[in-house]
Amino acid sequence: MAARKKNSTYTRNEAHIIECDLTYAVNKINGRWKILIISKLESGKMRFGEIKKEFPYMTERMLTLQLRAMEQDGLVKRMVYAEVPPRVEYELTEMALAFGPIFKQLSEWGGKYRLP
Amino acid sequence: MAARKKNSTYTRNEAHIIECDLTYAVNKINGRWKILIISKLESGKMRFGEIKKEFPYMTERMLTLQLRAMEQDGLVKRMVYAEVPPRVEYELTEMALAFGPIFKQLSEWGGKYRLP
DNA sequence: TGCGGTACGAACAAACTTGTAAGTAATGGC
DNA sequence: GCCATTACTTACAAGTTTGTTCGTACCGCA
Repeated sequence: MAARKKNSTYTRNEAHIIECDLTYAVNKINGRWKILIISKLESGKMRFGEIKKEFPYMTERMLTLQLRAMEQDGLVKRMVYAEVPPRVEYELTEMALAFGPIFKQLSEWGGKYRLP
Repeated sequence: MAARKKNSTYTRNEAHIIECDLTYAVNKINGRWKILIISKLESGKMRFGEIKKEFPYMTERMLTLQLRAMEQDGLVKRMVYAEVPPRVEYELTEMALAFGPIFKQLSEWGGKYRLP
């Protein structure tokens, strides 16, 4: 998400991991924020600023980076309107929407097994 | 998984994230290897060395760290037998087994949406 | 006495992710 | 002309995760 990988074992291991369907999927939504962003966008398209307001503790930079990575990965569609001040809207793709039921189950897991 | 958290925003944000059931769950299985370890252990208890053989590209150190963290998190039971040479077996807890169906769905997601 | 087997532990280093702080562009309103 | 607004960008600096290498303990066996 920063300057992109280099060489050596770290990257080689990542390659192994991406060969597995399971870890491939998880790899798409790794990082601290992507999952949260997806769950916010599940209810429909949102502007950059709207998403930002949902996460007061996330920096703008992080949001930008995550959204860019998600766009690259085909998880969100980015729509730029030629207005001033600028307006940009983000919307989940089908691929990202397909995570919906999975996230629901993960949420249930969390509710059930979280410690007091 | 290394020296444990410090202070400041990074940690503070993690706290926010753990408040959410969804990200709490994901946080339990983050990192590069935990998910793979869980899926291997789904078929029953294994010795340290057996698990190791399943992942020729993972270092012993990583395996140790992950298993330790998972034990702390209540995902695996660790059983040490007082023998020489030592024998240690790992087994999933109910909590970890509950990830089974979720992993299956994630796997299906990966199979369906992975790029050529 | 030296060696092999198992499951680690410790010190150090490289790579990646996340956060901080500031600045940019264009335009309409004052 | 000057300012506010929005969605970023850039340079830099923390902080965390992963990987490398070596070393330990214990017992039986040659």
